[in-house]
Amino acid sequence: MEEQSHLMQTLGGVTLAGHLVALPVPHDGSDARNKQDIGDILHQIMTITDQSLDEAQAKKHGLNCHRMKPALFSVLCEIKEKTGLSIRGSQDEDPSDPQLMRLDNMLLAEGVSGPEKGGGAAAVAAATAAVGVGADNSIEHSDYRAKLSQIRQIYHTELEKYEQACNEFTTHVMNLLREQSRTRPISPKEIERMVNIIHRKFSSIQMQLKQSTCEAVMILRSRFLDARRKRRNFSKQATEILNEYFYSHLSNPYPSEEAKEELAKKCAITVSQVSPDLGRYCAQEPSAVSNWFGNKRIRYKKNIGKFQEEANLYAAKTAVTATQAVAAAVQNSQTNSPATPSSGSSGSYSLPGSGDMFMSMSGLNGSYQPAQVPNTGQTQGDSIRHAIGQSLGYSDGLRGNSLYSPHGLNGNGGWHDAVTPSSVTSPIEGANSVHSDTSN
DNA sequence: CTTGATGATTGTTG
DNA sequence: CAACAATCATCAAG
Repeated sequence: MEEQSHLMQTLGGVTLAGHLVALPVPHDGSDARNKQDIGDILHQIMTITDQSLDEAQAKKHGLNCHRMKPALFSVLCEIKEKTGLSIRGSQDEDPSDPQLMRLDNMLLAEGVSGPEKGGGAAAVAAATAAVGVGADNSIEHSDYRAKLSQIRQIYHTELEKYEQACNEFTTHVMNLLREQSRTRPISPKEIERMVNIIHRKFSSIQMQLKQSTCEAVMILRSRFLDARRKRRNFSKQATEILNEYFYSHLSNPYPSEEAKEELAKKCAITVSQVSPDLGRYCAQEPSAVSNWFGNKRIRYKKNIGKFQEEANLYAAKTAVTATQAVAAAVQNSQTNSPATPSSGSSGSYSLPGSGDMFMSMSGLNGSYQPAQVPNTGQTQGDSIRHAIGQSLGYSDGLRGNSLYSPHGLNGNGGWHDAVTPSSVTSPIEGANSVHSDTSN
């Protein structure tokens, strides 16, 4: 092991007898006898390396048994402490570096280093279970889970191995130092420091292990469930929730960050439906909710007709579920609303979204309809509405309904900035009755 | 396999 | 930087 030699070098450097010059006398043994004694001992120590092995051995033994030995030892230790080692005290504190923290976080999030049992399944399950859908990805992810738990296992065995090696090495070094402390000035404090150094070394190895584990996980992830290309459809509930929001905010379908988060939570899409935890260190995950709304807006705009049915559906849904009381009130106030042809099975609603819907249509000036309505040449509002209405199976009678404050889609294909996003809190924003009879 | 739907990505724009 | 627009790649139904 490379560490070992390094450590030994350190040890050697620290403890070489070079430091042992000019010794103050321990206690007040002021008599010449003592001074002479100590001087003698020191001399012996200093010259011990010049002697032959046998000779030195014998001398060493003699010194060890010397009555002044304990005192000398502690003094030497003290001196060493003050000279060579004092430098090092400052740069000692481990920086508890953020890199390691990051790795730890990731491993924890990934379920690699986290609570035992279940392997990666724990993490993935946690990620997907909350979804409430879970079912669809279970198969998809089983392979991933297997691999992940494999990684996890390797990680743990390696970790254990390193720990064991670290302990072994530590005790070994400690024994060695203790042994040597009989002949060299090595204080317990020094030994402790040595142990710390060893631990630092090993923890850096551990970090490497963590790093490579992280890399492995990342690779695995990118291979198996990177949703970048292998897209998964959202669950039914998810799209439902998103659609509900979209159509009930049709005049301004731009959810705020909070709203997006809320939606994401509700839909359990989270960030890019991969895994909620991943978002944190996988910096470049745009919100899937944002994607969805982006797609939705553009596609809705491109072909409103196609979404009409859907719009009615969701508008109705929100109306029914959320605002029955208000709806009733509104309905009362509009009992004489222009009767539309067949009252569909669901009857007539006061539709929060539908208001927008028709406003949108009323705001059209031709940029939307080419896709769906074979334009007869007329491009002005009424005729377009007519055309759209026809294409949707709406009678002309609806035109009357569509004459509301024109916000929503503007003529250029963008949504007006909803100055009063009244729809954000209360979906009810217009009193109009719409029939969801889309029989066509 | 074809086709429409759909989530994600990329490049552009204000 | 967010929104848009175009496009890609995959899904899922037929």
